Amino acid sequence: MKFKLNTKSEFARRAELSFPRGKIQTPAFMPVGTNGTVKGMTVEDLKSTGAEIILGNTYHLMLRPGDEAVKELGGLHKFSNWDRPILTDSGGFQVWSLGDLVKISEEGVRFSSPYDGRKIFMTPEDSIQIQENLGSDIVMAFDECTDYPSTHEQAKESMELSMRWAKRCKDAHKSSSALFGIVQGGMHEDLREESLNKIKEIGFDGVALGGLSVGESKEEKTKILAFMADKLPEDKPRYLMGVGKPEDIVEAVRYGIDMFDCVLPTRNARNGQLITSTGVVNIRNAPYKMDQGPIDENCDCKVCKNYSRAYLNHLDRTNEMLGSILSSYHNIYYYQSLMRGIREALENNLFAKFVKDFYNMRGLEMPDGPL
RNA sequence: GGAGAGGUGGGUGAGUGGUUAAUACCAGCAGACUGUAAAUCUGCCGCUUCGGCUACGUAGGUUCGAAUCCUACCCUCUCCA
Repeated sequence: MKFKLNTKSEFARRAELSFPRGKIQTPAFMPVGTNGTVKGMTVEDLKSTGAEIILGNTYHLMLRPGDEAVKELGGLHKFSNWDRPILTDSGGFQVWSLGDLVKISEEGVRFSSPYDGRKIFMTPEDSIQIQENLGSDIVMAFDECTDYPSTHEQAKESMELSMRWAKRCKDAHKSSSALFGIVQGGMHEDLREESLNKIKEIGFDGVALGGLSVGESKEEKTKILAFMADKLPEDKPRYLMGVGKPEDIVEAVRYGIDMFDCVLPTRNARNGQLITSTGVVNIRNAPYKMDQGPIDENCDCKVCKNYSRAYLNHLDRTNEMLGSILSSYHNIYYYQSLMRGIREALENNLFAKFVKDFYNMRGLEMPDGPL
């Protein structure tokens, strides 16, 4: 992977990542395709939104159909027909989200398959191997996503385990794919700094911030982003894992983040929430039943051009799958156009104006911070 | 005409003397969702000036107390002629 920094605002950056499978313009949003599919979207649709990279997940694909099976079928790209870069999450997040179903030890993680109950033990080395079997372009280190809230001591212990695992991931990683390390440390600045230094010392192709947007307040998250902003490596991509809402993304870009992923645009689409330039629209609500307007007046996606709010309201109420499909398309399209807007603004030295307009259109006050 | 079954809140449908303004599901009204155990989950869902009031086909009755028991009537469905 090659990293090329294009322009820069105070912290916000416009850059380009090059992979054998294609380029990624950053700041970038990566739709989440956990099971080898961005739910409700064909590869053709996905590409037409402008998505240049998507996620896949170690945990899910290892269980079904199995990473060996995917490998035998020609890798995740061929299997899913997505020929652009794929970032695979390591399964670290599942260690956290599956909670009591997972038992953690120094060596690795034990859990039972929810499908057939078989006991599985996964080490950091296994996670790397699985991601390579999938044919990942960006492999993520296997980490433990620190719980929120957590005491300094708990966060320290968790972070140190993640750092030992990070070293093992680095040692186990042999392929030409990119490998990203993940900074943990909870809401504790000293631990975040220590973790970042450790990740820098081990040496990764990119730096991810993990353990954010797990229940903390907006202020706490901003505090960590602000604290990290001038310490993150200049010459490597920075990835804020699992974030977020449009306003979270815009804010994080201000603090120098290059890459994002989040299930929100697709999950919320399936749950009837459409994301627009002026805020969210709960399309299943009564006022939209007879609303002939588009989802978003300012959107030029095919859904906004061809379908009314009334129709999407009807599809949602009747639980028709097309509702999920069209809503997902719009939401992903919105995220991609948001990122395009950010990139263009950075290129043209209009980032400060872009951010102001972004908050104005939503009727929100713009938070203080770098521009 | 005869025999049987049944009528419960917007719908379907539990409940067969008291803790029942009445289970559950659906519909309806809102809300949540951030490296996807999620096409999921949560709350509200008779009226009210918050003291109460009105409710289980209708009208009476029994009882301290009835959606639940009795009587009459009305209506619906099934089967037989």
